[in-house]
Amino acid sequence: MSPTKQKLLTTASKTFGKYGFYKTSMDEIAKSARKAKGSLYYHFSSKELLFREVVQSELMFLKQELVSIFEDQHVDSRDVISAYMTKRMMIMNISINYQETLRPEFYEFYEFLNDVILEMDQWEKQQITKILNRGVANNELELPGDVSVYAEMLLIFLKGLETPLFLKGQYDRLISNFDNLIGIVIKGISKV
Amino acid sequence: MSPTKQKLLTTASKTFGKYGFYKTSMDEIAKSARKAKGSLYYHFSSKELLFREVVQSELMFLKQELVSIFEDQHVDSRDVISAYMTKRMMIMNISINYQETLRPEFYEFYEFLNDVILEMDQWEKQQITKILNRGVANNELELPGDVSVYAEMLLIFLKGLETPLFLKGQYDRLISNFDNLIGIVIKGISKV
DNA sequence: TATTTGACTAATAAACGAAAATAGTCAAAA
DNA sequence: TTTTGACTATTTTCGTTTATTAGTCAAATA
Repeated sequence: MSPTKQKLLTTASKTFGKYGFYKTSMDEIAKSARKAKGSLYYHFSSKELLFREVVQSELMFLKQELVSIFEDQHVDSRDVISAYMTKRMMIMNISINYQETLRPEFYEFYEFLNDVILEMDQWEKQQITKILNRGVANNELELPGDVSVYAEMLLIFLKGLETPLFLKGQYDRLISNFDNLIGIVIKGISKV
Repeated sequence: MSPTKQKLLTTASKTFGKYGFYKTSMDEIAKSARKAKGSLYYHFSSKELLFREVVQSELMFLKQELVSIFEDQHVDSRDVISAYMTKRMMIMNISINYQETLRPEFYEFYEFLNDVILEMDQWEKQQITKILNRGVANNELELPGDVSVYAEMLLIFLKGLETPLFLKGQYDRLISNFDNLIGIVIKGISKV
């Protein structure tokens, strides 16, 4: 990625993060990055696409961090799940542009970001399913029925926490008990 | 409650349930109930208050059903939690006016229904906390740290399921695995 | 050739008033 | 005390204008 494009992307990320999607204009981003608006449009074909790339870059960072957790084939599946839950919360807490997509005002043009988030969801679900299956195969875990449904439910739970934690300011209060909660989940899925 | 008031309330419930809050007019409700609009306003001081009572009646029904689960002091705490989760899902699935409040369009005037839903949340959290504490005291459950936080997390999880299940039509697909999921939760919180 | 520029145009949002729809009132009647 | 429906008050909708912002492009630059 060219230095100009990089500059524009990080400036966009900062500005969107500060004022939100609607209250940030393309002029403002270009001006902040000390570039002409034409350059902005040369690299990013629309405001929506630009925001999409901003959110996507946050999700790609999360993905990258998670890959290093999921990829190690020799770690106990329970430790992987545990590390996954912790890391996901930490990264999401600093992904302010992703957090913006959680706001109700956003649901209208959700359609547009839909596939980016859906793709991440599917990837996560797939990774969790894989690790759960490995855990079952290794006799570490015990999961009656369809394993992928548990993966889905875990994701629903983690995503359900996003609004209270990141939008309703409960992060500091609840995160302190998160380790205990993870302990319960692990115990719940462990083979007796 | 007078027959007229009762009639108006059930008609309102049906009409709101069919067309939603915004697309239902007070004239329509009065007409459907074969009453004058004045009567409607004699019993319910505003449209918002009326809808509030409709939602409240659904929540009161849920509460009533849950009371009979929570109140029995001699049942194993794990069975209570299990029955609670199942019953809550079942009742919520038929509480169509409550489901309307889950829609993003609703967040604006959420403030108005806020206290009704908040009160129910607090009641549920309180009941769960109570039963969890009893379970710990009876050596049925093992919960490190603040017990009330687990109650809160369980509620967040159940409420997190509401949107995918009731608004995104995943109810039929996911509900079939709900028993297994409950099993995991119970195992996770059980004393070893 | 690939990239950058800023004046330019097109599209969208905000502001406003008029008309229509709907919320809410009240004196009279039951 | 409760019910009624004609009535008023408010809110929403629609069309129009204005302002803002998204998006384009020919020329310049590297």
